[in-house]
Amino acid sequence: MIISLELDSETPLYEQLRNQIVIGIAMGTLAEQERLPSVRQLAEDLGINTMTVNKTYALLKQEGYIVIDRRHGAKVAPRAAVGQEPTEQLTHQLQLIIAQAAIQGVDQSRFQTLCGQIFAKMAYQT
Amino acid sequence: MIISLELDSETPLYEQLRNQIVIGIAMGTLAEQERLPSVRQLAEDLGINTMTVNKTYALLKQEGYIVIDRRHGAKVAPRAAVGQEPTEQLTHQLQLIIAQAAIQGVDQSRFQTLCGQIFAKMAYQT
Amino acid sequence: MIISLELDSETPLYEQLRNQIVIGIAMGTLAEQERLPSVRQLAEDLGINTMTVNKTYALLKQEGYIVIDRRHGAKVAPRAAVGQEPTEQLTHQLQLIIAQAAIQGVDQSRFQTLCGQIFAKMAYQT
Amino acid sequence: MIISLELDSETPLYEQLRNQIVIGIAMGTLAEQERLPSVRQLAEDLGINTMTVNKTYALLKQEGYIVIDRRHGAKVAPRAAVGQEPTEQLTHQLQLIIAQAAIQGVDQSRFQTLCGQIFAKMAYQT
DNA sequence: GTGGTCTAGACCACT
DNA sequence: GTGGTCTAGACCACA
Repeated sequence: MIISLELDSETPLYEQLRNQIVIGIAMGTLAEQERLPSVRQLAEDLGINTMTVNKTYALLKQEGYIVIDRRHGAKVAPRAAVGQEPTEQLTHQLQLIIAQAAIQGVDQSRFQTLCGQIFAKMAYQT
Repeated sequence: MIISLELDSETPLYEQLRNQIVIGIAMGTLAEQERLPSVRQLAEDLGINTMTVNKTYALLKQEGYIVIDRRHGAKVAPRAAVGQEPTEQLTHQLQLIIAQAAIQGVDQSRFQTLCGQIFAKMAYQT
Repeated sequence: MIISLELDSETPLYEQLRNQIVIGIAMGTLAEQERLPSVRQLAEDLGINTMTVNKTYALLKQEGYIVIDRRHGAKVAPRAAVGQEPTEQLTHQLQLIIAQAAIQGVDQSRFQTLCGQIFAKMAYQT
Repeated sequence: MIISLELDSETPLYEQLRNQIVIGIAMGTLAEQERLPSVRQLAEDLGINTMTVNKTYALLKQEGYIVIDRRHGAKVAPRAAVGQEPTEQLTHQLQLIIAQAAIQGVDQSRFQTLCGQIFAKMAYQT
């Protein structure tokens, strides 16, 4: 799995990393139950500090995306049941994106198509 | 237009403010060409520092959502032509949201429905 | 408020600190809405690193005991409504303590009295 | 006696194991003087390392919950005389739990009732 | 001024 | 080997 960080971005490194791992999980690049690289390993590969990776893992764990097994390190969490209702937070985020899209002149059908294309790349989808 | 800020949120005040204004524009609560309150006025109404509002307006201007006229203050920018292609940035943001939704078990049809409902509230949509 | 840390304890510093602050809140030593010392200040007073205090505050915030206001630092969170049901986690912890007490030969009435005495010191209780 | 370990928990395995055995003793699932399974046996049953079980037994012995006889393995220690005073450590733990309960809005009578319910399940109680 | 982030390097607990 | 904790010291974003 390829991870690229922008060191001069506004988004903190640990958050960029978190986002890329979340996408990786959803796209199946990181399979369910698969082991993530060790904190040290990943830190070295990316050329960043172990603490930063540590924070990322702690965050992902807290959000339920991964589980940390004392014996074997971090693994992708088992997937949730399908058919869940969208979170309120997710709805808010989506509303903001759609607002931006609408103002920028992207019409609804184009937007829905885009959603479809992105969903098609997700392995988590049934 | 009602703006509510969470002082104890992770998102900076200026960004919360920016988001709410963007949504306000998209939903038509702030009409095209309509004048925004003055920096001082808005800061006082919200009980925050003028610097914060200033930063918000500067950001909105830079993003093209408003235009700032020295004589008449800030106005909502004229709307873009419809039929535009989604920005790369927007696509990235959407991808992250969809990834999260997929992992949380929200299926595509539910997601698309939600998009439709949100779009329906946008006045900018043709 | 007096905080004492055991540097050679098994419990991590940030957790000891968290516990003492929680007790401080419950006992009213830290009043509702009261400001906590700044991260730097507290770190200096206790002779520990700012990161450690930072982690404590982040934890307390995540657990809902404090709120962090970007403008004025950390404050004690407004108190919850009374009459809540005990958490499952709390029940588990209590079960373990009672098990230990029972084995050590503390009988129920003595234990209940002790609870009463501790509750009497809590300002949060109505 | 059923023991279930959470591999992805924050609490170390040896501590989870210790806790469950303590509760087992208090509830009478493990009777006074009863033999505990051998280290090797228990480790195999639970699918964990023998070192972990070893550590648990050493801890339980040091705390006085079990006695280890070279010939007969580990046994539940004879019960203490009733009417003992609560340990200082136990009082501290209880104080922390009550503090949390109070902040979360659990009132004293509810808490005392809960204690009663838990005590009712303990066989050690007179 | 505040909290948030990051680094480099160290030590410890757990299995 | 793993993740977790801590330090000392630095810089940045926010208000």
